[in-house]
Amino acid sequence: MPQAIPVSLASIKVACSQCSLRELCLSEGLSNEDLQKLDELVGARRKVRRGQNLYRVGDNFEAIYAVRTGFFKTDVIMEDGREQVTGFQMTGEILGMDGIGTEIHNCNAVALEDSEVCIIPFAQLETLSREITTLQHNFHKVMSREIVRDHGLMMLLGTMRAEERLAAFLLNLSQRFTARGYSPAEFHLRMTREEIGSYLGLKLETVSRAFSRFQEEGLIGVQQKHIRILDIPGLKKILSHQQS
Amino acid sequence: MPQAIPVSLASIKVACSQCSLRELCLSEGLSNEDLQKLDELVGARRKVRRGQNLYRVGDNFEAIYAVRTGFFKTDVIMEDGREQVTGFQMTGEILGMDGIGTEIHNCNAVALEDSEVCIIPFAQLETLSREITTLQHNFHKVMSREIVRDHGLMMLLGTMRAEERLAAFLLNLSQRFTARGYSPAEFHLRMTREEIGSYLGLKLETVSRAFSRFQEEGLIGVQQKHIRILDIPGLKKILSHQQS
DNA sequence: GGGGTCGTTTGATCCATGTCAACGCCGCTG
DNA sequence: CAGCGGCGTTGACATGGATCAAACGACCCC
Repeated sequence: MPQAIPVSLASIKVACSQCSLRELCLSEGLSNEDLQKLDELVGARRKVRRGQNLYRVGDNFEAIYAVRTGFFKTDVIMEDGREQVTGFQMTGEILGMDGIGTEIHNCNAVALEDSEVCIIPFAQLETLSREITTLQHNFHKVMSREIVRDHGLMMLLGTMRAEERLAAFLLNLSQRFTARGYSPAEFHLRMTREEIGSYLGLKLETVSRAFSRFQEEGLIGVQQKHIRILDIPGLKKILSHQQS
Repeated sequence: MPQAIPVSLASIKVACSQCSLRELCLSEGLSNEDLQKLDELVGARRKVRRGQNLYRVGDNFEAIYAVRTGFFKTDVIMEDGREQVTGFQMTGEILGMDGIGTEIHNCNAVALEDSEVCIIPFAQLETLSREITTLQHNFHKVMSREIVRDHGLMMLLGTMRAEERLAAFLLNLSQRFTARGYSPAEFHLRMTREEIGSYLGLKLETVSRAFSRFQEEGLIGVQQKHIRILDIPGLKKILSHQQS
């Protein structure tokens, strides 16, 4: 491993060009030269403590954010207080694209653990992506994937039964942790049962019962927020409705 | 009504610059010069007959489409056959953005009546939007609005009761028809009860019963697919959970 | 170490929506 | 005009998940 040059260490830490999340983020496939331009754009970072909002409904939209470390949820809230969690974002994922259309954020983003994001000023991103074709295309892909992800969640909310929803949720988390180099079989949930329930369109009691059932059936081990997945094929079978 | 100039009539019909949907589509706010460039890009149109697919899951992604006339649904289908309708698209709305991320379409688009779309080759759209800032921004807005729309649907699917869902659906249709210069109070549904149900995460019988209930309560008039909205505030009240 | 709080688990019961079934309406076709 | 098929409506009943309630466990602060 090459030696760090002391004087530039701070800037290295910030740079996209040095970021371990490159292949997950906007910088995939960029030349070194273009990476450097992106580095300039993504200068600032921001720490968000557990429980704090990165942004709220109604905030002016100025930037999108890449999760550098930590874990977020996004949600929308109805006048009568009902909450729908629309997503959980982990390292390397992009937040804030909801604000582009109206110039105002349309959902809330809350850190579920102490986190840090890269701030990507949106006007400048548009400018730079007029210059760098690959960056432009990467950004379009990120938005498109968000749409496809949302369609998957609609399928889940519209047609799946409680245990199918939870199985899909666990398999999705497992796969995303794997993609980040963590264990596919063992992880800590950063969110409460209630937040999982809101995301899946279920009440927290139903989520809890489904966890217990999966544990009884030997599919997973549960201890509070610590999850151990014991039988991935078994979970997949539940999803494909082979059960019963 | 001005007389048409025979020789150029066909080309006039095709052009974005002459299109009555400008303010709904990608061309909003473009200069005449830029509109002309967009016209060149959007040369081809395509007719899709009722029941036919505009594209299917797995088709190569090459273009997005603007609905010129007609009415579409998009859906995703699970291996076991369960269908989730992810949206209904009417005049001026954009279809196909699900394909950008993977270069392959991730949902099906089906015409619910004889329809016509403008074909917007995506690679060329990216090229042109590097040149025309406003076009670039319009496209980003369209994608962002799609994401926000999806979040609204998640809220509906995750937290609302059957009658709330149907009220939201009717109000949304009414508003979109209004924006297109049609009556806000009277319209024909192009989709079956089953398709409405799939979209709203309900069974067709539940949709039918909710329609009947609304009719009994004097909120709407229903005759098959013909809907007359009689009490918009009443429907809004159901949405805001004032009922019971 | 004790007490409080928050999150979770589990049980008992209820209810909204799903399921199953019959029938009716409408438009199409022969 | 008759018959047929697709779609919609309505009723009776079943059930998955919600609701209400109690107790437990982990963690934090004093």
